[in-house]
Parts: sequence; structure tokens; C-alpha cells
Amino acid sequence: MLRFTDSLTGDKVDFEPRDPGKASVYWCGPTVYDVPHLGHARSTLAFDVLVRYLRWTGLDVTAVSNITDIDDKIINRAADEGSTEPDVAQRFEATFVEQMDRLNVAHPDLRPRATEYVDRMVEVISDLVERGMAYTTDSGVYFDVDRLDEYGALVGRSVEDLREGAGARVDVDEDKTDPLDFALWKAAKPGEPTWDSPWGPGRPGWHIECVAMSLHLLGDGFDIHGGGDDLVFPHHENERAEALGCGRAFARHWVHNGMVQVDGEKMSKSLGNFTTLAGLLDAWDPRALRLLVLQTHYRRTMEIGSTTLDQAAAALARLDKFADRMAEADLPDAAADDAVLDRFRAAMDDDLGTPQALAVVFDAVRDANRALDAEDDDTAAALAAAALDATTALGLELGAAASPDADAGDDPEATEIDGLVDRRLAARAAKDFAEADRIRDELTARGIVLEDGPSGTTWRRG
RNA sequence: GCACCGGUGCCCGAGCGGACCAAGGGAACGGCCUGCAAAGCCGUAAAGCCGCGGGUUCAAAUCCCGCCCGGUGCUCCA
Repeated sequence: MLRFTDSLTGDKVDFEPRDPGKASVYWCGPTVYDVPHLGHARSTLAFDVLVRYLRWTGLDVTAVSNITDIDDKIINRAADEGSTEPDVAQRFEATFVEQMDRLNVAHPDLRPRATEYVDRMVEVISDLVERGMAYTTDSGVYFDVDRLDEYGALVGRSVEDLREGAGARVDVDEDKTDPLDFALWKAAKPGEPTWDSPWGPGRPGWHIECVAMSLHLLGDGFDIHGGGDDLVFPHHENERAEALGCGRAFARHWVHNGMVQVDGEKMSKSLGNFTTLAGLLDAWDPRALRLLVLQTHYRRTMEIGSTTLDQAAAALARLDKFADRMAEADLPDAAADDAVLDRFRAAMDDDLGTPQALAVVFDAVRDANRALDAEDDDTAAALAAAALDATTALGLELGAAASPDADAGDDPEATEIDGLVDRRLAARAAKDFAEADRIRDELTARGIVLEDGPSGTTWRRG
């Protein structure tokens, strides 16, 4: 039985789906006003693994993640570059999807856009107004926090507490009767995209979209709502307020992932293009980032840097070699080792303990290698099957074929290097090791690493 | 300022009151392999006690209190 930490209570709770055998999951996607950063990657990876694992255990999962395609930042961006909001949104949504694809993130079943949900948002806001949970001013419609006893439950703070800190970082809109109240509908401002509403032209507030989408697509009382830690307040607190304010059951469980820290200075020094996810993905195998993310528990703050990425890449290389070795060993068909799978499942069931789950995988890898060394093919096959099944559940494809280097295409330099490698092979065959080593040294100086194997010599850029 | 989360070996990072343990990964070292390497495989050692100081307990890295340091939040940031 899967258990995970519910942000609402802070306790580990058993996951009991609303509908037996199924799971409904919603997590907040990006606001598409710029290229994705490392935080997007971590968060998206966290929920990708959650969804994959739920499916692996046999649940029928419906996964929904939104795209916020209208918001202040998008408007500002469009103004800055002299384009339009839809243009900005479409461009960066495409970039987001493309980069998540590189990370082998499974597409959510549904990826609704805010601009497609304005009508439903208006319905929810109308409901709130009718129930007296919201009020109207010249600048828009606001949720009245005082009307909801439970407000603050998700952050674990009282309304008085919150009120004290309100405005500490951002100026408070003077139209609101309470600094904690938040916008459901923003009245039109000149030059901004607008939609019609019972309160005049304008655009929706931020939180309302997730409520309208999740309740519409997944139904009241859906199972899991997730997002980054930084969204707990105010975003998720306010979403919850909106749904409860309508008298509707909202998410049964809340799951939040921790933040990413980057040693920016060190990073830019070693690799100038590292500040964006794209830069990272160009410099490292995307699977190394996934592995690195999995090696840290999803709730913890984690450090991503060139050192930790290199370390993850080295571990990944070992897993690739393992997968290749087992594939080439011509092992008998074997069912995955149950003991390994049980340990894997136990680790994952305990709040998605991917670090321990990977420890299980690495243990199995070592044991399988040892079994193969001892020519115990049956044991090796069972262990390898379990290890590979587990990594698949985590979204990690293994083996040289899975590496982005596998299809590097034609490289003008490659032909020349191949020629040098051939000459070295000839020299070795003639026992002219001095010449062979000279060629190798020359290639080494150029950053080329040679690997002599039973089936010939391969090279790679080190 | 207030709130929440965290501070574990050379590095990343598990552990959340006890005897299967201070996991696992990277690096290091040794062996096998190799003409020699590289890669790979196997093995070894490494935290004298898990930020600091108190306390609770038969028993604490794990609970409580104080302090120091880092992160996040306090209206639109995953």
C-alpha cells in the first residue's frame, strides 16, 4: 500500500483512491512566459515518477497538468518583444513540451490551457459570488477570506498569522477589504487581453484556473493535487478556498516537491550555458538529470550542479554498461526476481522513496554481475530482469542504445578518428606498441578516450 | 520580522527511538582483465558518533529546548 506525506496534515497517509483501481492526479504546470528552468524539470520529473509508479502498481491513472497561458508575465513579455500573448504562450509551451520530452516525461493525459477554461472559471466565480463568498470592486472580484473558517489550513497558519505577514513582500491592493483577500477576476486594463464576464471585461485571477480545470476534468474529491513547494501559499491555499467556498470537495491529498538549489557562480564559471534547462540537457545526458533527481527524496531541497551531474552521469554509465552486458550475455528467459521487486515496491510505497528504490536497483545490479561472473545465468537473468523492470518504472531507459550519443549522426571529425584508430589497431597487431601508444596519446590529447574490447576498439569524447 | 523545511563520510544523499547494520551513488585504494592503459567486474577502507550546547529515555542521527548556518513562503514563482 502506497503511503505518502500529505501536505495538508504533514503526516504520511495511506493512499486510498476515490475510485478503487483508479487514481486521479492533477499538478500545476508552468506559466509559459519563458524557457523552462531546473525547477520545472525537478517538479515535472517528480510527478512523472508518481504517475509512472501508480501505473506500475496497476492503477488506472488519469493525469492532468495545466498550462497557464495568460498572466502578467506573459503580458509583459509580449509587450517587451512586441509580439502577442498567444504567440508568447504558444512558443514557450512548445519549448516546455519539447524539453520534457527530452527528459522522457510521459505526457499527461490532459493538458488544459487557461484561456480555454475562462467560461468555466466564470461559472465558478459566479457560484462564489452567489454564495456570498466573494465581493466586487472597481478593480475586480475578490474572494472574502473571512467567510471560510478553514482558510490557512494548508499552510498550517491562522488567518491572524497570515494577516500579520500580508504585504511583507508585495504591495497590497487598496481595493480589497482585507489584505488576504485575493482576486478571482481582474477588471480589464488598457492594452490587455480580456474576456467578457458578468462583472465586465477582464481576465481571471491565477488560482481559479486550476480549480475549474481539476474539478471539471477529474471531478469533485479527486485524489492528488501537486506542485512545487513554493505553490503551497498562496496558490494552493487559495485554490482550496475557492473550491471549498463553492461547497465542493477538492483534492483528497496534497503532494509538494522541494526546491532546487544551484550554485550559480560555480555553474556559470564552468559552463556558461547552464542557467537554463536546455543548457543542462545539451551538456549532460537527460537521463543523468533524472537519475540525480531520483537519488534525492522528492520533498527535499536538492542541489544540482556540474559536480553532482557528473556523479550521476558516472552512475548512469555503469547502469548502461550493465544493461548491455546482460543483453549480450544471451541469458535464459527468467521472471524478475521477486525479492528485489518486493524491496523496490516497499521503498516506493513509503512516500515514493526513490533513493532507497535506487539502492535496491544498484544492489541487484551488483548481485547480477556477480552471478554472471560465477556463470549462474539463471540468477543473473532474474536479477537483471528485476533491476530493469524497476528502472523502467522510474522512467529510466538503460543501455547504450538509450543514450543520446547513440545516434550522433555523421561527424566530419569522426572519420579521421576512425582512421587513426585503425592505424593503431594495425600497429598493435604488428606488436609495435610504441606507435600504438603514440596514436592513443595523440587522441587522448584531443579529448578522445579509447576503449579496447573483445569486438574491437571504440572511442568516445571524454 | 514571522512561519515552515533542512544541516549525516572527500562529494551527492538515505535513515525519522534500539539489535540486518550509519543504505545507495560518485571519488579513492587493491585485485581480475589488458602488451600497457581505458572501460568493465569484484573487493576494501572511509563518518570515533550524524551543525553546536543542553535535556528526555534502559536506549537518539532519529524526540524536546536554545543557539548558529542554509533554503522556501508571507498574492501570481515548480
